[in-house]
Amino acid sequence: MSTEQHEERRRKVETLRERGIDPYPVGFEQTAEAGDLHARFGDLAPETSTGETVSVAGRLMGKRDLGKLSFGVLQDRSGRIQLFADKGTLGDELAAFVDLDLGDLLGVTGEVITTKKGELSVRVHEFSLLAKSLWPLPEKWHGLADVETRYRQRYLDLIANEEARRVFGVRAGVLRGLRRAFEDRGYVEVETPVLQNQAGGALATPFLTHHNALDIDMYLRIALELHLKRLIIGGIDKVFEIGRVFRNEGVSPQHNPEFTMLESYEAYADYDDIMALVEETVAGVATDVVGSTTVEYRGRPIDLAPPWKRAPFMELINEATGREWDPDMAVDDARAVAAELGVDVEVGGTGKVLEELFERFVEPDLWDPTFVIDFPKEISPFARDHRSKPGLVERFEGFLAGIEFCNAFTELNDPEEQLRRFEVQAQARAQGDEEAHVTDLDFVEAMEYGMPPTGGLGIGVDRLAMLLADVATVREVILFPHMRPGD
RNA sequence: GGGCCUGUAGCUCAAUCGGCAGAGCAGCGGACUUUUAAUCCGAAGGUCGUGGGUUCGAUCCCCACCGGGCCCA
Repeated sequence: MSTEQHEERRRKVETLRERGIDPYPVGFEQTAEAGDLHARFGDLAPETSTGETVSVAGRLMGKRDLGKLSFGVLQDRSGRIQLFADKGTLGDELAAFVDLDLGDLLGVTGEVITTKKGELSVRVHEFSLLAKSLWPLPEKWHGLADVETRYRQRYLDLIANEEARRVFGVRAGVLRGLRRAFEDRGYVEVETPVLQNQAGGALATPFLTHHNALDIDMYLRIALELHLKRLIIGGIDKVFEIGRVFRNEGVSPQHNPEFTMLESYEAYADYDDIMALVEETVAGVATDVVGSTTVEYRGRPIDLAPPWKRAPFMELINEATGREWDPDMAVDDARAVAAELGVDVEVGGTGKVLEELFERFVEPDLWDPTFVIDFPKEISPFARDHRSKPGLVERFEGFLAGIEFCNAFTELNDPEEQLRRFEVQAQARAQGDEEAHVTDLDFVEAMEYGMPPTGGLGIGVDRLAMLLADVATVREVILFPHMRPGD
């Protein structure tokens, strides 16, 4: 692809080379960033000369030529600083400055001054092209708006849109805050395999790939769960991993085929301990990233200060549907009543029906931070039987603004029960539920050596970032979201 | 998978109930030593997503396909 402006800039590159100037030189000694300069010299009177010489580097984002004087706008990672280039200082070199194009990367050395209007600037004494840009930038005022281009050419989004830089700053802050919170509690960070012989630890469809040398099919992981529990068995009593998982399902405002999970396991803890950990951690991350435990999402406030509401799964469904449900009721009865409510469920048992009802009637209204507790056993093959409620397990999911962002259990550690759970899953699979779990006998064997009672947690990092960044889709917090191949 | 919306200059967007496709920004030429989306003058820039069809004539109507978005399953 080529255009007039592209040709024009390529000609400039040739001209520079003919004059012995490398349009792509090595390095530059940067001594200051735009943000530092504004912080240090923010309050100077107009027409101040500081006597301070700095070297700044960045991308030329604006230029206003006034004959024997030219103003530039240099953008670096910390912000923007005005460049003041005048004939009196630069002489004939001013022409070369004026000849620069928007988008060019520059290194500039000069004195920190303020202009007649009081704008903090670097008076250009020397400048050099650090890399020529051959394409025109997106429009300077409206930025880059086309969603498809923003995702496919994320670098343009980041160059042109302050908002994009803010959002990914929030995401980085979420990752940093989570990692620090777990490290501060004595958790050990580990890395476990992405390529697996069977994909387990969650109810989801995996991606299939192939190992050529071994000539075997392999799966990309759908969860971190089963490896981390093996480490709990191995005596790493507090362990966590932040890693990419892959689920072979549709894309939506809340789903990307690959996304980032944080999973943590703590020996001798239970799900009540984990709830306390989650509410404290999320409130702490929000304070770090947004500066407050009250955040705004889509125009509505959310108060993240602990303690959060605890609401039993079965009670929520009973309230929302106006019926009395029981996790041990016959599946045909459950399906029939659900059908009356407009929810048709054709696979799985009563637990599956309850899950569908929950997603349909309860989830969207869970705006304030809420732990939904005590889920049906059938849809929770790795959670321990509830200590007092039959048919249920000690599991909770955390919700904010109607979005599920975490899932946790008092972990099942009885190997015989684990085997029975796998057998139930195998039956469901045989009956056509493709998301039912495959039996993992190696994991059962590990558990037979003795797994301590454990509290486990999974956090959807992308969703938490989305909530704290106040954006509507998960694609906005994933730098390169999944896209069909373009042309 | 179904429904609705969408694709026009490098970017942001118009318009055409079927009759030579328009603006701002960016770029090019010119003026300007204090601009802040600088301003002023001038000349350019388009396979209207792709391929078919209808028509004297299609960017517009019809069909298929490709990409994107939203809602639903």
